[in-house]
Amino acid sequence: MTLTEEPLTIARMAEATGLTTHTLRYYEREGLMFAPVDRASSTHRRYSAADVTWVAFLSRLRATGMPIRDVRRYVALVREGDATMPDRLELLREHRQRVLGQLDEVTASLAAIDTKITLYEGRTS
Amino acid sequence: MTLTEEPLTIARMAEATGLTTHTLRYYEREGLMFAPVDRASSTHRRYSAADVTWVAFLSRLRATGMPIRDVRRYVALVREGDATMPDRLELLREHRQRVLGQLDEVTASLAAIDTKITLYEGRTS
DNA sequence: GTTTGACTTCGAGCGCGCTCCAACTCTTAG
DNA sequence: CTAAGAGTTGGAGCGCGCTCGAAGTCAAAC
Repeated sequence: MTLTEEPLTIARMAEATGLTTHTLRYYEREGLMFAPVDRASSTHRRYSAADVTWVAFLSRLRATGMPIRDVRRYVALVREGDATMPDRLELLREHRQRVLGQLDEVTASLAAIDTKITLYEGRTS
Repeated sequence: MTLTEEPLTIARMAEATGLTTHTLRYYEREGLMFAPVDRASSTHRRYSAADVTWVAFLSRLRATGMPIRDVRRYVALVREGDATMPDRLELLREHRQRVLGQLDEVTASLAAIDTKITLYEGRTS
C-alpha cells in the first residue's frame, strides 16, 4: 500500500524536492539525472520515487558546494555500475575534506564576527 | 619600533590579505574601503595598517557569504560614526543568524554524504 | 638619465548556476 | 468537445564576484 510510489508531475516533484521546475529541467539537461526521466505519453515528465531519492542526494551535494560538473562526473560513475564504487568513494571523500575545510573557515570567520558583535554590545549598553 | 606601520604597496597588501591586486582594486571601486586609500605621489596606492585590519574583517564577512552590497552598507554605517552602532549591530546579528543556518544545512548535508561514504566502504571492503 | 618592472584606469569578459521567455502542445475538468 | 491550465523545448538573459587586457604612467635601481 505505497501510495507514494505514484509518479510525480514536475510541479509535484518541485514541491517534493524544494527545487523549481526550471531547476529540475536544468539539472536534467546538464546530465545530472541518474536515468532518463519517464514520460507520460512521451512528453510530460513523470518522476519516480527513485528520482526523488536521487535528487535529494544530489541536492545534498549541491548544498555542500559541489560544482555541477563534479556532480555530473559522480552520476556518470554511478551509471557505469558497481565497478566504479572505489572512484565514487574517492570523489566523495575528497569532497568531504573540502567541506570540512570550508566549515572550519566559516566557523573561524564567524568567531571573528562574534567578537565584533560583543564589542558593539559593550559600547551600546 | 613598529616596522609594520610602514605603508604597503598593493602587491604587499595582496600578500598580507590573501587577495589579489585585482580584487583589492575591485573592492575599492565597489566602495568597500573604510576611507580612501593613501597614494604615493597621487598615483600608487599605499595601504596603512588600518587598511589591513579593515580588509581582514571585510574578508571575514565575505568568507561567511555576506554579499558585496551588504558589506558596502555596513562600511557606509561605519563611516557615519558611532551613532550607527545599533544598526551595525543589527546587521551583524542578522548575518550571524544566516550563517548559523547555513552551517546547520551544510552539516546536515555532510552527514548524509558521510552515510553514503560509509555505505560504499561497506561494499568495497 | 635610463631602464625595467610595478602600478594605474577603464572597461570588457567570464564562469557559475540558475531563471525566464516565447511559442507551442498536452491533459484534464466540466 | 472545449477551454484552461500545466507542461514542453530551445535559447536568451541575469546577478554575482571576480578576472583580465590594453594602453599608458610611475618609481627605484643602476
